[in-house]
Order: sequence, then structure tokens, then C-alpha cells
Amino acid sequence: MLAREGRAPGGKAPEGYDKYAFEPFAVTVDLAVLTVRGGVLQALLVERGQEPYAGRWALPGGFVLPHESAETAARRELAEETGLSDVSGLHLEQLRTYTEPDRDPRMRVVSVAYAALLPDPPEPRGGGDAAQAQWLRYNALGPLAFDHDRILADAHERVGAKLEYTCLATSFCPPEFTLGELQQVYETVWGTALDRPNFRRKVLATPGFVEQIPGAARLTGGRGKPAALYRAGGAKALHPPLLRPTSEGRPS
Amino acid sequence: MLAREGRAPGGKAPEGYDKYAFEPFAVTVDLAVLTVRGGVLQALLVERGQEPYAGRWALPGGFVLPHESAETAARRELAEETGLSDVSGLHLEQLRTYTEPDRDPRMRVVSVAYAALLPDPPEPRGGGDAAQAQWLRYNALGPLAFDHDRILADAHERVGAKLEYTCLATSFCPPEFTLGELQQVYETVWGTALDRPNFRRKVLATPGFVEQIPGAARLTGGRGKPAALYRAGGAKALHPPLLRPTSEGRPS
DNA sequence: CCTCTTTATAGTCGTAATGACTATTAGTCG
DNA sequence: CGACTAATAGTCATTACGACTATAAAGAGG
Repeated sequence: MLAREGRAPGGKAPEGYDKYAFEPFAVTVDLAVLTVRGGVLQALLVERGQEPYAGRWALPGGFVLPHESAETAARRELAEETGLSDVSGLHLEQLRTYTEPDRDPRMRVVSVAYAALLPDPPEPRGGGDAAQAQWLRYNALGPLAFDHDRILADAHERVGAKLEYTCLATSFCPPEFTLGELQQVYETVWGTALDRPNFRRKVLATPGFVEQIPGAARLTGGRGKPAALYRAGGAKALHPPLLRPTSEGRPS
Repeated sequence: MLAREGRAPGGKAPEGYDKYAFEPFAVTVDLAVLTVRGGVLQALLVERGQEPYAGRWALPGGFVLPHESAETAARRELAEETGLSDVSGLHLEQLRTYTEPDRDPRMRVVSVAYAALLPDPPEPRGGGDAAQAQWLRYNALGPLAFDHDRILADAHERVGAKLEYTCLATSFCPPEFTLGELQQVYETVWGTALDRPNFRRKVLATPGFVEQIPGAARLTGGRGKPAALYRAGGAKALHPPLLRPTSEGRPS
């Protein structure tokens, strides 16, 4: 892990360290917080008040503090930006780390990006003195600050892929949900329509994906037949996976 | 990306920056370099000469230099440790970033881990003054230094998963290979035996996975019928995926 | 040179999974 | 009540897959 060669640049070597020097970087976390609301994929963004990129939307985030891990920092920022008192149940997953030397014009910043998934209803209350975070439609975003377009796109791609072979979709749903709502998560993230009976068959055939709440039902938007309610099951993976419809024609 | 709140600890704020301070960390890359040689999964490791963890095996790695990205640093280290002059064709993929505050007892080090895959024949020549890197069997590794056990396990898991739905396996193979060799990559990484005709059928049915080199054949270890030679095709993903045999019994 | 062993390759067969449907049920709205 | 909407049930043909059997082409050893 540590350099065994004298290639590192100038800088102070802390006591008890190698004889080799290193260059310190600032380390931050960036959060791609996603939710599905009414068939629309939304991301939590903050408006920058100062240069660079003043007035642009940016991902919420902040510095990793000296005694916390990036994961802890991400969860702390998530609580601050969403205003939720308990974020312990939310799905938070490390996405990738962005290290291009010029990604922040002011200084060298290495950012560990996380993707977080929220069920529908969270109010975007920014906590106290924080800049107000807002939910914006994933489509219909202008260019974001820094390399945040790429981070957000990577988050979308990752989440879309994980829907195929994990039970991740339930993280977008409240504790009790209908299969129609679950299907809408898939359709919204993938941007494709799915056949309802087939989706249903597949989900129910996967043990531990969802479990029915006996006797419970809910009117979906007031119209149509009431749907049975389900909650997330214990399974984490989908075997076999629920593949998104392939657009590629297969040459014989 | 940058803190909008005054929570960061003491430290100097660079010119043109927020009024908020930050704490600098050292940033390194760690490499999980894997290869399959003769049905055995091997990892490239270096022996530590000094405390902490003196005498233990560790992943190759080093500091990210001030003007390079982590990816660049990883490729530089990869070239140094393997002694290969051209590592541009090798598969190198960011794995995850490890940020636990106590992962290095000497100081705060954030490490961006990469997984690299090599075809069989590379000699483990450590370049020049570098500690000699060696190929060791993935099984039969004692505890490694720092959190490198975890990093290596994460790399193994990631690679195993990506074999299922990408064409990654060809990265373990030389430019020309037989289907038997390709199958051995799967079997070695997954640790399971596969049915040869079924594997063959699946690979050949996936357009762009491999393409046959017309007329070419090779004796596999001197015994048996000569096998046709293939090279990697243009495809990156496998649709549908090549799932590893599931050990889980499905309750009806 | 003949047979055994080894590895590659071809093909078969039944079952599971999937995509494209149709039909029925249970609600609201006007 | 009848139109409309959404959930749920079921059908059917095709594809994919796991478990096999069979054949082909090489070397080894007597």
C-alpha cells in the first residue's frame, strides 16, 4: 500500500513513517441521492452559491472528517441534506472514486462518491444553515458543477444494473408497497415499459424478494382493483436475474 | 462536493477556497493483480520489509502523485511491479476505496483499490529498486498486511461476478486461446467445475464473445485432439449472462 | 499397429424460464 | 348502471439450460 520507492514529491513525512514523502489531498464525499416519485426519477441537488460553478446545481457532499470513514461521512451528509433524522435504514453504497487532478480548479480534491436510494416521501429540508437541497428530475438537468454529471450518470447506470440481479428495487419503496409500485421503480430507472403479468410472475417466483402482507390491500390512486401489499423479503440477490429488455438484435 | 458548513476541523484553507478548512489525507492506490496459471488463481504480492506488518505479504501500490489521477498511478505501479513494458492493454478496473481511519496505524491513508487481470505468462520481475513482487496462490495466503485481505477478497468477488455478465474472462487469456483455456478461467475463478459441451455452446452462442481464428489449432498439453484457437471478440457484455452454478436450493 | 487414454467437438432430450398474449376480477367515476 | 382502470390469473410457443451420450483426433505404451 505504501510506496517503496523514492518517487513521491516533496512534503513532510510524519513521524514513524517511511523515509518517503507524499502529497496530501483533500478528501470529500459526493452523494448521488436518487428517488422515484410518481414514475419520475429524481436526484437531490444543491445550488452552488459561489465560484467556481456559481449558480450551477451540484451533488450534496462535503469533507471527510479526520476521524470518520468515508461511509460515515456520506451517511452524515445524507442526514444533513435530506433532513431525515434516521438514515440508518437507507441503502447507501459506495460508487466510485473520482481523482482527476483538475476536477476542482481550486485544489487537488479526491472524492469518494456514494449512491443513496430513498423511498418516495422525503421532504428535501436542508438542515439548518445548509444550502437548501432540492429534488430535481433526472432528465431535464442542465450541466452540473465539476464532474458531477458523470458521477450522477455512473450512479444511474450502477443502480440500473443492480436492479437486474439484486433486490435493490425495494430500497426505492416504502415499507409497504404494491407490485405495481415496484414495477414502476424498474420502469422508471430503466426507462422502459415492462409487461405487468410477466413482471409479477417473475417477482413472485423469486423466493425472498417480496413477501405478501396477509389481508392488506391498497387502492392505487383511487382507481382500479385494490392491490395486495408486500414488504421486502430477506433475499439480497436475484437468481436468475431480472434482465432488462435487450435492445440488441441477435445475429443468428 | 465542497462543504458548505463550518464543520471541518482545523487546517489551512488554500487561496480562493471556501472559508472552510479541511484535513488533508494521504492518497494511495493498492493493486489486486490476478492471473490464472495452470488452473490456479494467483495474486501478485510484495513482502513488507518494515513495520508495521514487517514480513507480511501486501498488495503492490503506492502514493498518487500530485499531478496524476489514481488510474494513472495504478497503471504506473502495475508496470513497475510486473516489470512489463506495456500495460496499456491490460484490464485495470477501479474496485473500491478504503477509508477506515485506522487502516494504517501510522497516519490517515485513503486507498483507491484497483483490480488488474493478466494473461498467463508474465514474469514477476520487480522493476529495479522495488521490492520483489511475487505470484502466490490465492488460496494458501496467510493474513496480509493492513486491510489487504479484504481488498483482495473484494477483487476476487468482483471478478467472479463480472465473469457472469461480461466478456472479462478473455482478459485472463493470451491473444490466442482455446475454449478449454477460457473455461479453465471460469472454473478457477469460480472454484467450480463446468460442463464442457454446455460451456462451449453458451460461449459460441454469444455473438462477439470470441471469434475463431480460421485454420488454427493447438495441441493442449500434448494430449488429446487439437483445439481450435479463438481470440477475444468485440462484445463487452453477455446477454443473457453466463451464470455460475447456483448452490442454493430453491424452495418451491 | 492396435488399444487405451485424453481432450475436443457434435448432438439429444427434458425442464425451466421467458416473451407475448388473453381473460377475469374488483374497484372508481360519471 | 356501464365505462374505465388497474390487479390478477392463466395460456402458449420459444428459448435457454442442465445433464447427458456419441464421435473425432491426437499421444502413450505395449
